[in-house]
Amino acid sequence: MPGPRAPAEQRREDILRAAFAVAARERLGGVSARAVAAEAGVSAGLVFFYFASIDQLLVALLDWLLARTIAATDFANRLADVADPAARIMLAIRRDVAWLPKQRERVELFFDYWVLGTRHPAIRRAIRHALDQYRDSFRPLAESLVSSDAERYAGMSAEGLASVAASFVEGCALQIVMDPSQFDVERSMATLASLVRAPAAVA
Amino acid sequence: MPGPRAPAEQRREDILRAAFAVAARERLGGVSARAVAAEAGVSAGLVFFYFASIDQLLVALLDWLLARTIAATDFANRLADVADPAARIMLAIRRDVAWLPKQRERVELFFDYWVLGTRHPAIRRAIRHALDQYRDSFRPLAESLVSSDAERYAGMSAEGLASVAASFVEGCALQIVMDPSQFDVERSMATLASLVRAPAAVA
DNA sequence: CGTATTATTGATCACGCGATCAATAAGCCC
DNA sequence: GGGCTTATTGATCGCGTGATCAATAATACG
Repeated sequence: MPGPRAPAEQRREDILRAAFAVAARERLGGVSARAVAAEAGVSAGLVFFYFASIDQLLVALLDWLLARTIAATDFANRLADVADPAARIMLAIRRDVAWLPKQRERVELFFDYWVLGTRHPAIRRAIRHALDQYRDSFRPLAESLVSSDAERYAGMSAEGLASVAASFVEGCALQIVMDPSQFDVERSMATLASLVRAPAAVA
Repeated sequence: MPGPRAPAEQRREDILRAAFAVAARERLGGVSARAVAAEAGVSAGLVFFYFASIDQLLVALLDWLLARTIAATDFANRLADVADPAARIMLAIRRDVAWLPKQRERVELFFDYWVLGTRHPAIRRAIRHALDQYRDSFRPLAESLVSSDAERYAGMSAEGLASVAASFVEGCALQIVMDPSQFDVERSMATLASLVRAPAAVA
């Protein structure tokens, strides 16, 4: 006794949205075929009509998420308007760190996926690619900084700097998800600015 | 038809060791009562004789792990022999980051627990406490650095510096666990040293 | 030596999971 | 309108899980 049909290509999106709703509420562990189906208001069987397996659903959801978070940020031409290379990279870091608390839900999910990825090659690939992409988004900034003052930044490679910047932001993400009350964006950024003696990039 | 008995207080430790072996091999998701029992060479029922539930087994395993990793490092008097405050904190960071790749197995498990903690209050408390403890292990170093040159480090608090140091190390942990081949300890440390213009602390 | 205690077993229960599939209603084309 | 395709349903299977428990062997004790 089938129910009403949805407009073409709508159901797949419906199911993904439902999967996200469930994941946002109960984390990845709560994403089961039945839970997603209930959330979407469809039968459990339909989930397997659109996705070959739950694993593939999860991969599709990850892509769905990435397309709406990482890719949503315009990494290519980030902050092209700020002249000073040091200020530019500091501003990029500040922007990302300040963004984290607002997206805590998604950051949490991202970590869930990362754990899941240790058992699921396809997910591991997707996560690695996203992290690599994120690290590499700092490379243009890092390169212009290193080349702006070769003497000051002797012994520092653009790759290394990009990696360090990514490490810092990802470490902040960890602290924020774990215990938001203990993390102060402004304090961390002020400390970082003082550390590297860069012009303190203000909001 | 019971089997041979173990010497007093031995079984509990046996089961914890078996749980660690399973977790090291299959991650936290693979830690089931049956898997642990098989690894320990005992029956499934015995696990519930020593641990009221699997959750409590996991909490006990986390304590077991923490007692053998974080607590094993002597945070209190770390690097007291190095005179210069900047070199001292750099050396502390280097030591921790260099330690990560060797303990990848445990670091991975720690992240598993961290994710699990978002759903399990007791585990969350334990993890938070461990992370707070880790961050605070930098405080004495941070304080002596800040007070060593008030002018140079103006606007920087010891709390902020400790938090930034912890963020950096934890971010490195994330990159190492995710993709060890992409992470170069020496490169990151050299970059960090160049960034803060501290004396490059060598091994 | 016999008896009470306790550690250990393995069968068993209920549950939720992923996945399959025949039945069936909705939409489409002629 | 009739028939063909396809989206949708819900019952169902097998599996692994956490947990329970009566039965039982090992030990300690009087």
